[in-house]
Amino acid sequence: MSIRYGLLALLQRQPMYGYQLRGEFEASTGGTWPLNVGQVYTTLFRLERDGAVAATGHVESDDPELQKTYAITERGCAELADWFATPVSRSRPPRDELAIKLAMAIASHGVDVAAVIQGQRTATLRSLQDYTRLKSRSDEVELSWLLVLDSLIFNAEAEVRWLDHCEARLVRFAPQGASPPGPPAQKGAAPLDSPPGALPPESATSSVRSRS
Amino acid sequence: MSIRYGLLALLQRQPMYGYQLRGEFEASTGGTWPLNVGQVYTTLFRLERDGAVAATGHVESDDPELQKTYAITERGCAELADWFATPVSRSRPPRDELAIKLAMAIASHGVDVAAVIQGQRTATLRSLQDYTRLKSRSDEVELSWLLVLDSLIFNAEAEVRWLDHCEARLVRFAPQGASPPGPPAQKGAAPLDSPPGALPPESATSSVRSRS
DNA sequence: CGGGTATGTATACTCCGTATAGTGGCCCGG
DNA sequence: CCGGGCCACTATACGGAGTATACATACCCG
Repeated sequence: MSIRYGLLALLQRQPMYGYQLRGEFEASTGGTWPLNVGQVYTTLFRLERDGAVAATGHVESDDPELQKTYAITERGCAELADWFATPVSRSRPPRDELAIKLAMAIASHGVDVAAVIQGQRTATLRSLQDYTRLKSRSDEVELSWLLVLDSLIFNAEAEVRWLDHCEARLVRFAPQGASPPGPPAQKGAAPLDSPPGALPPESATSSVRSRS
Repeated sequence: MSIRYGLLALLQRQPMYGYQLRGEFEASTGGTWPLNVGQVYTTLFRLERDGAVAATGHVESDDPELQKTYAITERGCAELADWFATPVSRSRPPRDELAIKLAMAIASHGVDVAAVIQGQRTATLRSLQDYTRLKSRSDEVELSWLLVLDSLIFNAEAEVRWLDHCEARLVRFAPQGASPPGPPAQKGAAPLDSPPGALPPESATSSVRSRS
C-alpha cells in the first residue's frame, strides 16, 4: 500500500491533480521508483471511494470535466497519521526473488549454484557502482532523495555480503559431490576459501546491538 | 514472477500436484514466505497455458478429475535455465515501503521524523532478535532455509544501519527548526550525536570492494 | 453414525504494475 | 492559416500477486 499512503502524504501538503501527483512522487524519490500514471488514477479512485480524499470538481475555470483536483479529508489525515505511527512490519517480509532463486538452486540438481552467485554478485556490484556514482555527483539535491539512494546502497551491500556468506557456506557444506549431473561445474569460477575482497563476517553474529 | 519460477524449479525435480507444490515451496524457505494455495493453481494454469508444464490428466487411479499431476516440459526447462542464468535486475528495485515512508515524512510538515525512525528501529531490532533466536535453535535443518534466514538477518541489519544513518543526517541538516507545526517533537527520544550502539559507518563510503 | 480436521481443487476479489487509448492545448512549418 | 506532431492529462484494459473462501473427499475419534 505504499502508493496509497504516498499519494496521501503528497495531498496533505496541498491539493493536487493526478498528473501532478505522479511528478511529485517521482521527485520525492529522485526517480528511483517511476510511478505509472495509471496507478495514480486507480489509487485516487480507491481513495475517493474510501473517503480519504475528495475531488473538488473541475477547477474554477469555466471548462468542466478538466483538471479534477483532489484534496485530503479528515479521514485521510487520520489514515496517514496511522501509517506514520505504525512501523513497517517484518513479520511477513516481501518475497525476495534472489533468496527464492538461491534456495531453489541449492535443492535442485544440475544447477551450478556457484555460477548463479557469481553472476548475481557481479550484477549487484555494478548497480552499487552506479549508485555511488550518482551519489558523488549530487550536490544540490533534496535530502529525501539522498537518503533513498543510501537505502539502495545499504541494501545492495547487504546483498553482496549475503552472497559471499552463501558461497562460504556452500563450499563448507557440500564440497564432496559438486553437482553430479548437468554440465561440469566450473569450479575455477569460484574461489574456494575466504575471498580476498570479502567483508569481515560481522553479520550472522548479530553485531547490531540494541540501545534504548 | 518468483512464484512462477519457484514452482517450475520444484517441478523439475519431479512431477507433482497442486497442494504438494505448496508444501514443497514453503518447506524450501522454512515457512518464511507462506504461499496461498490459490496462487499455486492460478500460476499452474498460466504455466500450462504458456506450455511450460503439462498436466498428465488424473493419475492412473480410476477416479477421473481428481489429482491432476503436473510435469515440466522442454519449454519450461528452458525458461527455468534462463531464470537461473539471468541475475535479478536491480535497475528497477521493488518499492521499499520504509524508504518511501521516510522520504515522505521528511518532506511533509508536522511529522515527527525522529519518532518514525525510532519506532521502526525498535520493530526491526525485535524482528532481528526473532531471527537470531530461530537461527540458534536450528541444528538439523536444510541448508537453504538457513541461508534464507541469513538473508533476512542481513537485510534487517542493513535496515537498522540505514535508520541510524538517516538519524545522523537529519540532525546535521535540519537541527534549527524542528517541525514548527504539529505536536511538539519530543527531542529527548532521539539521541542527537553518534548513538552508543550504532555501527561504524562503514557504508556510504563503499566498503564493498570488487574482486576477481 | 456424526462431527471435526486434514487433504485437495477451484473461484472471487482487491491491489500492484504496465501498456495503451483518447482528448485538448501548443508549437511550428508549409 | 491550418494541419501535423508533441506534450500534458485523464482514463481504461489486462496480467500477475496476494488473500479469502467455497466445495468435496477422506480419515480419525467419540
